[in-house]
Amino acid sequence: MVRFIGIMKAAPAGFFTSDALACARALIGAELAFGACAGEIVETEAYLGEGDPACHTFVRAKARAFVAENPVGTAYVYLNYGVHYLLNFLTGPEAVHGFVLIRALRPTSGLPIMVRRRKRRHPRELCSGPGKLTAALGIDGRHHATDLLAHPEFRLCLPEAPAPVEADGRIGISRAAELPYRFTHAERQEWISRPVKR
DNA sequence: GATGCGATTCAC
DNA sequence: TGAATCGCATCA
Repeated sequence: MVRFIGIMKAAPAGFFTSDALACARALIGAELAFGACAGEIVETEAYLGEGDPACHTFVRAKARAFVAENPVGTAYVYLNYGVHYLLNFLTGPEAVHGFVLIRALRPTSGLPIMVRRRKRRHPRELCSGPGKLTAALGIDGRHHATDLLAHPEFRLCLPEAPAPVEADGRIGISRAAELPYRFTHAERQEWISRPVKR
């Protein structure tokens, strides 16, 4: 089953050289595909490598090493709570790097596969959270520090026109949670992980 | 070496 | 409301 999203174009080389906030916003409404599974990105978060206490680079030496050793666009896949893999992309020109966390998709293709991987039947339970969507797509630690954009099974297409976006605070963090660095698709609120706080 | 916690999800 | 479960930072 493939649902029409709109006119899409492959993300241009260098897309992730923009800063994390611009990338996170621009990815709303984009199509992300991995293997036979795909979805429309409806929720992202930005983490800034400078001045953002919630960014991994703020406390984790390994994250700083990752930034120093990998080119922009590299996948940063993080295992959190020892349970769930979270998918990020390294962004920004050198020195103003950051990360974009992919937090939710509206599934568009490969739903039977997602249902099997997730052990959930309802479409809204498949990709409505950062740990859920990696499980649904089959992304895990094997993809950490790899160039997913060059992966033959991976595809990222941007909408011809920007999607309507709402910004509010990031989810599940204790530091700098009030910064409006979460972005959601204004017309796809039923597919996101948690309601927008007004 | 021990301890504590985290960008979560699910069952109880 | 709490368990699952692991990497990493922090402190002894």
